[in-house]
Amino acid sequence: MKNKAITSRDVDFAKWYTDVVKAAHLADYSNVKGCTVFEPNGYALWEKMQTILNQMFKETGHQNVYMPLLIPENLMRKEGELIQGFAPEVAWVTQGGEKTLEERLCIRPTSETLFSDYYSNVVKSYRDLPLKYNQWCNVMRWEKETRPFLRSREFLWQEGHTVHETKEEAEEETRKMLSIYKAFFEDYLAIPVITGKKTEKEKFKGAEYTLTVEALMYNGISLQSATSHYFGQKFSKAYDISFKDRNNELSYCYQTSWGATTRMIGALIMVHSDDNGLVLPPKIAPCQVVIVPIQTSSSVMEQAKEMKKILEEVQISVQIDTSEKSAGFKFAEAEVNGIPLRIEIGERDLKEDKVVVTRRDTREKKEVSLNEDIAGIIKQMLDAMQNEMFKRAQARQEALTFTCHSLEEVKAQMEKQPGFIHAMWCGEEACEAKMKEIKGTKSRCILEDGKRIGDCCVVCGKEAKHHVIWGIQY
RNA sequence: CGGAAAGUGGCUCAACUUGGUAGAGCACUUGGUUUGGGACCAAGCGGUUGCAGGUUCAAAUCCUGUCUUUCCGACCA
Repeated sequence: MKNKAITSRDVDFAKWYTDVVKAAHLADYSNVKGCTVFEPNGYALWEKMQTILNQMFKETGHQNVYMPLLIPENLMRKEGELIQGFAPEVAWVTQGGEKTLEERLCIRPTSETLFSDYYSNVVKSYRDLPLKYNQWCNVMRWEKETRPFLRSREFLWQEGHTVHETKEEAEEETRKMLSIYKAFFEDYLAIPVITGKKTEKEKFKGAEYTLTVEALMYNGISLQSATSHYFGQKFSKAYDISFKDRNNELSYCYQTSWGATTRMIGALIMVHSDDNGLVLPPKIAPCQVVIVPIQTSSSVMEQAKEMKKILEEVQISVQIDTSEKSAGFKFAEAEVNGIPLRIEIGERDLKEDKVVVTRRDTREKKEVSLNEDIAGIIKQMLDAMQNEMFKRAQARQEALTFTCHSLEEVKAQMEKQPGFIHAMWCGEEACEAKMKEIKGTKSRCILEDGKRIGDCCVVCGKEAKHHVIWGIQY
C-alpha cells in the first residue's frame, strides 16, 4: 500500500523531497527561517557520518579542535576576497548597539579567519608544522531561499584547516582530502561523484583554487557535495602566519581548508530514496536491521531477542520493534525510515524454523532457514544492497550524463532533461554567463582527466582550454 | 531580495465569498478484541484559527503590518 503522505517522486520532486524529510522524521521546521530541528533519525545519520569521517581524518593525521562562534569584524576583513564573497550572507550580532570594528561581531559563516588568527599565534618554526586541525560545528549564512538540509541558514559541518611548510605539501593535502571525500561518498553513501577544479568564478572566495565533489540527484540536478581548497599564502600573508624556515629565514606558510555539511543528508535522500520514503545504504544506516515480531507471544519475542544477539555478535546494528502496532504498520514504518533490512518473525516461522527477510531498496522478500548461517546471510544481503545501490545510482548518473558541442544542444538537453553536460570551454567568464542563461546552467568543475571531447568552446567557438562538466545546481 | 500561493488541535482539511457559540477524518489516551502490508469496536482528551494591530455591538471570516512555509526568479554549501 502506498504511503498517502508522500507525494510521488516523479509527480513533484520538490514536494516529494520535503515529504520524505518529514515522513522519515529527519527534521522539522522551527520558527526561524532556515533553521531546522534535527530529529533523532536525522541526527543519528549525521552522527554516523561524523564517526566515519572522523576515523578517516584521524587516520590521515588530523586532530579535532573547536573555535569560537563569533568573529570580530576587523579579523573578518583582513583577507579581502573572503569578506567580499561572504559579506551579503554574514549575520551580525547587534547586541549592545553601535560598535567599533574591533567590537562588532559576526556569527561565523566559515572559520578561516579564526584558524588563521590562532595559527599566527602558535606557528613559530618549521618544527611546528604541519598543523592539521578539523572542527565539527555549526555556521550561519543568511540565505534568501532555504530548504531542509540542502540550503539552510544555520547548518552543521566539519571544516578542516591545515598549515604547511611548503606549497607541495599543502597541495598534496588538498588533493588527499578530496580523495577522502570521494571515497566517503562512493564507499559509504553509495553516491557516485565526479571531482575536479572549480572555475575562477565558482571557486571559494579567498582560495587560490577549489577542488570539488559533485553528485547528480535523481532528477538530474547537481549538488556540490564537498570541497577542498588550496589557499597558498593568501591567508598566511593577511594574518601573518610566519615561521623561521630551515634556512633561518622568515617564511609564510601554505594553507588548505576542506568541508562537508549536513547537505549530505539531502544527497542521500535525493539519490536513493523512493515513493515509500527514505532508502539508506547499509554502511551509513544508523540501524541496519529491524526485527518485527508479528505476534507478541513470548516464544516469538524470545526468538526476536535471540536473533538480535546473533546479529550483534557480527557488528550488525539491530532494533526490535516492540510497539503494539499491527504488523503492517511496523512494515510501513520501517520502510519510510529507510532501515535496510527487515526481519519478520511470527508463529508461522517458528513452526518452520525460518524467518522472512525483506530488503528496503528492492522490497524483495526472502525466506531464510534458521538452520543456516543467518548472520552470514544477513551480512551478505547488506553488502549486496550496498553494492547494488551504488551501481543503480551510477547507472542513473550515466543515463543523465550528456555530451554537447553547441549552445543549442545544451539548451535542448536542459529543457528536455537536466543532467551532467560534458562540453569544452575557452576559459572566459562571458561564456559561463551565456551558459547560465540556459535555466541557470553553471560549470560544476573542470575535469582533470586530460581528455578533450572537442577543440572549440561550446559557447563562443574559439579554441577550447578545458573539458568542463556543467549542470543546474541546488 | 523581487513575483505568486498558503498558514484553522500533532496531520489533512471544512467553515471565510455574504462577520453572529470553531467542525470532520486521521493521530493520541483508556478499555476490549486483534496482529504475515499502515486492524476493529466503544468511550475520551485536545484549538480563543501563525503573531500584532485596526474596523465592528460582534472577527477564523474584512483591513494593515509582520513572521513562517511552498513554488518561480536573483544569490548561495
